[in-house]
Amino acid sequence: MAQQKTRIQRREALISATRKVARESGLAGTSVRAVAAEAAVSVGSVLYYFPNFDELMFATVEGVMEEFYERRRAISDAHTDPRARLAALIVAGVPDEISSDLRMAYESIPLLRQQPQYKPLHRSVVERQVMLYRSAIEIGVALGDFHPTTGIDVIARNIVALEDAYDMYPLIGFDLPAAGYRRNIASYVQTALACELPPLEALEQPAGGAAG
Amino acid sequence: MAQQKTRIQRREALISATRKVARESGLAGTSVRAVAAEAAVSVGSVLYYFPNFDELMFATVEGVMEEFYERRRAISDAHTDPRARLAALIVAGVPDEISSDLRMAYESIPLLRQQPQYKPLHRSVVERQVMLYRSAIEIGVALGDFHPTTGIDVIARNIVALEDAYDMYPLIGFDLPAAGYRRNIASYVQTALACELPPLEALEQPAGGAAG
DNA sequence: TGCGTATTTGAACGACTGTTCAAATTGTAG
DNA sequence: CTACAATTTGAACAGTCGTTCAAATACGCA
Repeated sequence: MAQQKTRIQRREALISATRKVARESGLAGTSVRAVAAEAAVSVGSVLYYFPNFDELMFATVEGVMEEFYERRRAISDAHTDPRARLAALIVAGVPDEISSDLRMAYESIPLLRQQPQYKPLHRSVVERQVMLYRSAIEIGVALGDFHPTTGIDVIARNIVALEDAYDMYPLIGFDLPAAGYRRNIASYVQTALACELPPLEALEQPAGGAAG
Repeated sequence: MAQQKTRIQRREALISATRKVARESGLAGTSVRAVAAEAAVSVGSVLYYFPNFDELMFATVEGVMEEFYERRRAISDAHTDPRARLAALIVAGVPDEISSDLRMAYESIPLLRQQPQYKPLHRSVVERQVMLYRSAIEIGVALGDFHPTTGIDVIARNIVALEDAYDMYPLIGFDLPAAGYRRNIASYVQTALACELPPLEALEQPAGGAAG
């Protein structure tokens, strides 16, 4: 039974090494040999713990995306007030620097041609994000904070779509400040929900940075 | 001088072949040999007209994206009424079937790591699309059709962002009907501009399909 | 200690990649 | 028709990739 434990640990070490390589070299630059070097093992060992390299890649992307969603959910849970929750989700959802999670998600798009098993991963994360926003909006409606001008499904999905696009822009060379994107989304939310969101500035820049 | 003409024609034939291969096999599956086979020439001929394969790929993606924008601009020009123009842009901007242009755009994201020259391409197309919407909104404001609830830059950029995200979703396995996405965007536009858009149905399904 | 299994190694394989280039072919001007 | 240049060819090269597997090593138990 002890061997089962080390086997899982070995797999996780390899996934961790794959993450690092993918973060630094991109999914396209992630090879068996690069992972083996990063994990300080031989190529044979990598393929000893995974039936093939594709499964290691998939396990890696899967883990990254699940953790991404978990982080989103934790942010949602940390705020009970629906307006604060929306603001926090938006601020964390469009970071100043593109997160490696999102970069990996976008880099995996070309893989979907030959590797359809990635599709449920992406789909699931998007859908669950929509549900996070749906919940927040529903609470706000119940409390009388929000007065949706249209279906809350539409609003929730539009918010996630805005986030997805604005997260992608830095990848394609845009160097506009993410704070502007966040305000664009907040602008939409306030219009669609006929509400006032708390100022995003308080949530941005966890360390210092207030205007003098 | 005649040789200059055929040289350009040869290059265009190779770009055309590259497009077809990329459409059918994806950017990742586009190789010198695949292009050569598609163009019915030898690998040596391909590299005779381009200093290297990267330049052929870049010229191909560049052409596809420029044509994509030109099609957008033509749609914009075809409608003088700002409300009709917005509706037409939205309908054409979120097609039922993912267009090969957009697929190629998203598939090129991973290339940006090693090939930064692609970045201005993407950036430029997005910016010009924002300007198309900006113009339409400005006209509508001047005519008294639109009453923006916030800056028109914000609205125009949000519309393009929504389109970009909703265009990407089919690539990652979503099979929700694009008509729903279009209505989501129209819903946002109507709220943000305090206006009524013409029904999208009339612009959808150029051939038949009206409800009985 | 010794046996047997689990693990690790890395060379080798075949299939691919972009690129090169001598040789063959084609086209054209004199 | 000749001669020269432009073009085309495809084998060959050096590199990468994922995968295999015999051999070597490490480990746990009697």
